[in-house]
Amino acid sequence: MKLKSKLNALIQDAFNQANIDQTPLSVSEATKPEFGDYQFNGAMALAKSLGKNPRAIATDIINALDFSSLIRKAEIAGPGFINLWLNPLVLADFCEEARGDARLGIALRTTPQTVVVDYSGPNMAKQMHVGHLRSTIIGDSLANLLDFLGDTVIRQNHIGDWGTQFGMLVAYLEEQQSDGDVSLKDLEVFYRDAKKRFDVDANFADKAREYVVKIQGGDTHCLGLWQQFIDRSLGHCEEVYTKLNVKLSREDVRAESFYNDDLSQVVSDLDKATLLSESKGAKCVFLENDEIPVIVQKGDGGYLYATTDLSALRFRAKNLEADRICYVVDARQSHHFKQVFKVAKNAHFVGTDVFLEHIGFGTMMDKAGKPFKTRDGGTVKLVDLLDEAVNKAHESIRNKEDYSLEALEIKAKIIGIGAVKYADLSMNRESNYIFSWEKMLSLEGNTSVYMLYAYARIQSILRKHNAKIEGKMRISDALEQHLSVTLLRFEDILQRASVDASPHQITSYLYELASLFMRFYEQNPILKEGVDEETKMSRLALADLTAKTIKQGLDILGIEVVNQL
RNA sequence: GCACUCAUAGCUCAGCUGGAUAGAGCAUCGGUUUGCGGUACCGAAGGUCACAGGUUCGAAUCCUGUUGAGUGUACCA
Repeated sequence: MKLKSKLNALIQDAFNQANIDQTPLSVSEATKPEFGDYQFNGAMALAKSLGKNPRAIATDIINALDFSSLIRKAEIAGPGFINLWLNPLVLADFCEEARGDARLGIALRTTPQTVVVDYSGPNMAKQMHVGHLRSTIIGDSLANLLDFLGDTVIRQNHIGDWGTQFGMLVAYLEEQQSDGDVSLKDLEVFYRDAKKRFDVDANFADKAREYVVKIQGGDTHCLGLWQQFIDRSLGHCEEVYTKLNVKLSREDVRAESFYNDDLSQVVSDLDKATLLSESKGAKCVFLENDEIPVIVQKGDGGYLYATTDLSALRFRAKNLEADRICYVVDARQSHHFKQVFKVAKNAHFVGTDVFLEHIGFGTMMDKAGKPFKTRDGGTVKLVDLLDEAVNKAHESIRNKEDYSLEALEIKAKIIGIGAVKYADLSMNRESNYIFSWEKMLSLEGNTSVYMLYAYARIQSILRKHNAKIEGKMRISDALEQHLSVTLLRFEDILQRASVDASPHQITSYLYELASLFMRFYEQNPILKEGVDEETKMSRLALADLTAKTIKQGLDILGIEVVNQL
């Protein structure tokens, strides 16, 4: 339900009625319960241009306001705030409507866009570590969100499968295979061993270099080995995706190597567009007000990641027909993307109306506030973090004897993985954050478990009730009013989160909703004795809609839900 | 040197286009149980929103400066 839009429209009508020739500011949620449900602060802003006292303006607006439907009451407060109380009968109708709809009354976009979301992008030469968590889950929840709102979402996993290090790795793989099968279970170790071999054995090093050339030259034997290596490495990533409940599949993979054949074309097209210049032996594009050029071809003829990104941008705009392209990549690359986006536009690789966006996120820091090291020890493998979380969740489950081992496994996975994802997604993506096991694995307070618990409680009530919920919903007190307004705010929250690409707005909302339900649950008995039938049904309906909203919200975040925990 | 980002409670973080007495969680202290799931609920305590100016009816939020931190600064990705 687009509550805000409805309220804004009512205010606009009042403006027209009162002959105020202005576009009103948007209403906002009331900051305190005693200020009603929503507030409109636009009267103060108009005081100067209208040359009138803000309270007088507020009076005019209220006099012109339609009280026959959504708005029940309006009051002027302080210098000219207009506090709005919503009509509980209308709220009840809206809630019933939402409860009866699979989409909770949330409309699909009227003008959907084709959006490419580029995320995860692991390097095939390395094991995924905790640093890969953010791109993977922020990107995935953004894709889920846009998909839910009705956009055509194209997920792209731009994996790193090309470059000099693969010569060494493939040569080493071949050598190991002659001694039997290689599991490639630990890529970090494999990489280290290969590097060691490279450093001490000159013959091996020569072979590695030779293999780089052969791979890039299309040698079938070497390409076959390379393909084997990539397949297995990608297999490990997919295990992590499955654990994480991330919806990336092989079809979403469009690797660096995919763009390889197009790179020389990119450079010559830049040249045709007269954007190219040569500097210190390299082919570069210089941008206005930027001393540092975008290098697209090295002095030795090799191409760079900027070249690949330009090719990918063109592919996404022209072949995938994207209206919006989102790169969910570490904020440290903001300069790189600013440059590449500008070059792509200048060269008309993407149309002027295509919206290019770098969804940057903060760096993961250690306890001392220093950036989390990715090399030389201290690196936490992503799989290890996830396994640890699942173990910890396993211990937290009550009445273990009630479940089969398999059911316990599933529950522990949902709880543990959910906790990790929630911990990460609940933080403003743009700021750095401090990695802590304690926080990642915590099951108390503002965590996913709190939401799961609220959900499970409601499911327990519904199980106990074990019958249809019939009758009309009634909002009977301030708490129920607050809960219903909060439930109906869901769509506004999702809209906002999709514009800002910030999942943490969803987590904040869900926590607020769950905590409001907990209070409601303490104060307003549902199935207890002495509750009349009508009240019972109404409260059941409210609880049911709460559960559905929590489930939908978590689903968008890629967090699963359990009926019992 | 230049550029970008940031600085909010003891700790970890919210605070949306400027709005009323700046909010959570954790930790600390106290309360609630014949419980529809206590992994919960209620309460207390905790703040010069880094500092100094400015803009205006009104600033944690916008602007300038200072201090401190992180990041990026041409042939790695």
